[in-house]
Amino acid sequence: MASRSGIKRVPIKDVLSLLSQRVSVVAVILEYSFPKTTRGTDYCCVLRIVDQSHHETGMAVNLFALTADKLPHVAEAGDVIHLCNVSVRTFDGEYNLVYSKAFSSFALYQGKDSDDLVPYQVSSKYQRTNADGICIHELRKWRVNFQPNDGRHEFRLFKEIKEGDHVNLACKILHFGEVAKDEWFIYVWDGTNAPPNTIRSKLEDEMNCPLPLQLESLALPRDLYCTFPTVGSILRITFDGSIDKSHFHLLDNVKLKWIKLVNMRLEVHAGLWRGLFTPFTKFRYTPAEDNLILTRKRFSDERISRRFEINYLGCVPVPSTVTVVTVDCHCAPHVTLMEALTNNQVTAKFKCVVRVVAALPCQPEMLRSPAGIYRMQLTLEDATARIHAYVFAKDGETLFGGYPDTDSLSKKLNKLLGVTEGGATSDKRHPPWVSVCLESYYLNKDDTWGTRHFRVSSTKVAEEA
DNA sequence: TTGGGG
Repeated sequence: MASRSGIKRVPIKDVLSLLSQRVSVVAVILEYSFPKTTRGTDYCCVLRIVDQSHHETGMAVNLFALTADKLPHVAEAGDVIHLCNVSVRTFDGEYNLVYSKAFSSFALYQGKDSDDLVPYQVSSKYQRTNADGICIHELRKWRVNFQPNDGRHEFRLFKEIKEGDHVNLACKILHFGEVAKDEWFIYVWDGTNAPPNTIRSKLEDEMNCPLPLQLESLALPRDLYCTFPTVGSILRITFDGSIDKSHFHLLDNVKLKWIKLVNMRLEVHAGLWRGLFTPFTKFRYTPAEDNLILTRKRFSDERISRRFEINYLGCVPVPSTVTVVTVDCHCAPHVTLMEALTNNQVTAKFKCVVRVVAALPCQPEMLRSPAGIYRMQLTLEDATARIHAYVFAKDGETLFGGYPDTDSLSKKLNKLLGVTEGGATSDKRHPPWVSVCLESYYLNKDDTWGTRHFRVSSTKVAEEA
């Protein structure tokens, strides 16, 4: 069907026989990326589109514009795009479409089936015929029953991730925002526990360069934290420098939704998992009734609702025999660190299974003050959070079995921290999962929540067998 | 021109 411009609107499959020609298409956006800078003069964003004629892998579309603002602001994957006067090219044996800022135009429409034909974004020069409108209606009707073919994609659970991976994730967007100046994070969750990491830092550096409690330079406010799930890992995703920030507000459209992200990079930073949104990362169309999403939702709902029934599906790992908690902690509830952090009582007592990832001080002869009183700071983590917890006086006596000699104290500390050789100078350790009794307290009764801290009590490092 | 897979 020729439009007023004389450019023919074609089904995507016909593009495969129109190399070097210009065409128009009406298509569903299967995947889209955020705008990124290019090695040329423009910004670029990449879409993958499908229609009734070509919906297995879809077709890539590269759009270029002088400013990121002129590129499509896709509200959600699955929306409809009308691309006019785009060029047909091939690369590596695959056909794709190229949008030129000089002569192409586009309009974006909601993907959901409705009579509304008001585009939510139009480029300059965009025109639509009645026949184009009918085509949009037909495409929306087709989309109602369209399930993208994910055959080529494996969507990894957080419990299956590995460092350095490029992965596809199917997860819930918990929150998005600029947590500090130029520090943008997406918080995602799928209900499973990400694997624990090797800690690659020197204990003796803990004073000057401590292991951080979170990737953000500022901790999130407590009221936001308290809205997060308390079982399963919350993965922080940050952005590669070449991603343009001007479209970030579009993430509000997927807040609290389960979505599919493809080609996310996974890194470990200070022993903490970090997702990196790279120029290759894309949002993928995720229908509400998507089978994978329904399965994941069911699993995570069940994990939360049956949390206190039993240690359901490994919410808490099996602890080693490195520590034992003493009888006065036996009645304390078994919780994750997120549950301890978000508990509505300022002062409370918990039993947790954690890893001791750092200690300050770490030299055995320094664990007590000149007056002989234990005082040290431990950094504890589980799959849900990392916190500081203090060991004071009598709690230190319990933990280390009184006042053992330096050699024996050093052995106990190394066991707790998973140091196998080199002591404080080793730059690699594998802390074991250990049971601890955790008590929360406050320093100032006028600001109980603001001065809330944790201490390790009623916990003992087991004697050598 | 740029990018396309990752």
